[in-house]
Amino acid sequence: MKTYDKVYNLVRKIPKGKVSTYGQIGQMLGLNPRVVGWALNRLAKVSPKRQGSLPSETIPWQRVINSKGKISTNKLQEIPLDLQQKILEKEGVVFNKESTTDLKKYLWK
DNA sequence: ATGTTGACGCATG
DNA sequence: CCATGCGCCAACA
Repeated sequence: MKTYDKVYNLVRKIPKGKVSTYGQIGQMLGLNPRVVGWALNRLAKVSPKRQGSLPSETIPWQRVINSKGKISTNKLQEIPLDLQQKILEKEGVVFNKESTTDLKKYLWK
């Protein structure tokens, strides 16, 4: 069981309409937040590159955001700009003008 | 074994 | 609020 498998298994448990953070996932698994980011980043490379369609069906990678409630994939070229936010909004997560969401309200506990 | 690479986070100025 | 700095560590070459 690789470390990234643990990350994926836990991410799979985040319910639709809720979000988690790299720090939270890391804390639950006893891992550094960076490792969590590394594991999810790996998905973008391993999965088929058809129009930015990562395995969001099987692994809801989009539900993991940073501790400030903002999207962290916008600096990656593998993922289209604002794709993550759009998927989350479709799931019911609301973002404000500054592309920030209220963790108090949507953070998975 | 060794060096590099990050979807991070927190402290500090 | 913005900018650095640094600890952190799995995976990979």
